[in-house]
Amino acid sequence: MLTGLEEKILQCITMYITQNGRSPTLNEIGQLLQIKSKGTIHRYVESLIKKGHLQRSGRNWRGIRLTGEQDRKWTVLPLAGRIAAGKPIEAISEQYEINFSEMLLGPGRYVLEVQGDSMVDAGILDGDLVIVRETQSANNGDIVVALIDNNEATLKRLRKKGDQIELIPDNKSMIPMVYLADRINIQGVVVGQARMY
Amino acid sequence: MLTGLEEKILQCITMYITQNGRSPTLNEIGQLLQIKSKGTIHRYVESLIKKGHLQRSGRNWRGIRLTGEQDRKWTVLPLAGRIAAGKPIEAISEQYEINFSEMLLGPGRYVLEVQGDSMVDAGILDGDLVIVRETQSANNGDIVVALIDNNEATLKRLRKKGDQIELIPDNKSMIPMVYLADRINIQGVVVGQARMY
DNA sequence: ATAATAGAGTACTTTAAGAGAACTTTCAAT
DNA sequence: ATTGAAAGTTCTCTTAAAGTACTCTATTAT
Repeated sequence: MLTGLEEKILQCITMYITQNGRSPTLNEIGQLLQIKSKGTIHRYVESLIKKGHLQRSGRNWRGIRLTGEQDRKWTVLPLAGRIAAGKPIEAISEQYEINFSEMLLGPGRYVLEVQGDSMVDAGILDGDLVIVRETQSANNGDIVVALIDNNEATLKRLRKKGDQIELIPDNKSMIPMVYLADRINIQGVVVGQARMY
Repeated sequence: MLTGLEEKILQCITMYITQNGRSPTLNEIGQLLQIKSKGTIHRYVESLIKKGHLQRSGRNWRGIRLTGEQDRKWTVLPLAGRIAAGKPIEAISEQYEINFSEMLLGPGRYVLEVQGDSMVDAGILDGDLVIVRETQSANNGDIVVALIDNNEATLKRLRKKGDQIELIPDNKSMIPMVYLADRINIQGVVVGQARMY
């Protein structure tokens, strides 16, 4: 059975870890809970560990761990349904989840911030983030990060034509460019796109 | 369990290798991270090797290798730089990172799959996912999930005009709709958008 | 009254992070 | 093959911050 403060501290730690991916320091917990003495915090964290609601990895800083499997779910959000104009939200019958980790993780993933409008018709706007998977090989129709003459980098849609490579902007007001294959170096393909408001 | 610096160094190395195809020297890592002492860098690289997050091929220069294992959850990805057509990737001098958990989590977040083209000019295409934060209050210009007459749901940009509410599609071929405020129920605001390829 | 809860505060120990010196090894240009 | 510069290695020293272990006090419920 937890006391009021223990409950608050446990919640605070859970929230902090969920949001920041690492545990808070005692002082940070204190700040969030308006408690000035880290000695007090320490006492209750110890108590929570004794009661089995928390764990500690060694004596490291930020070494508090949550017990159970409640962690590891941060990249998963519930898919509530589909929304279309003029209709109620079409609820998804089964419980369905979107796992962003598929897109986000894996070796060789990195993010580029897009400048310019060359891909607007593909819904990639100026300032958007694209998640790129590093690879040399790409298929027709992929959006790729291409290096031209080992000099210019650009984000375009790829089309191979024999020994030629066409880099196609998804923007009606721009024209595709055609290069000999050996001038083009594929650096990666776009596996995701994200925008934050 | 990685310390803050270990985390930073691991990401820095990952980013460098992804971009340059070879591992950085200790001094280069130091430059990127604003750390003057290569002895310090060395200590943490060794620690990362011991913890299994890095490998070293012999005693060569630039001999750091990434281990394939990736049980690490990356809600944080390195921001490698900005990409614009016709220029090299503009490297980011400081160590920037994109934290997707800001967008993804927090109380009352859920995902909707968008059907239809009513927001294409805002870069939200048919089939895209939008991350919605549940709230009753929204500001002018927000993209909101609105319930009309407790019946139809729709995704539109919001404009309040006295006791009227205007729901504006971001699509030139569609026209805004105006309602009395009491017919409209704001269910949430869009805080993020994502697409997977 | 007394035990449990909640908090302040002080003193001490440990860890993370960084600077830097001195040394060895690797690599590439002669 | 020699050699000098760059890279890596091994130390020590320092500081700031985090964690630990107490004591003392106040409030509240039994």
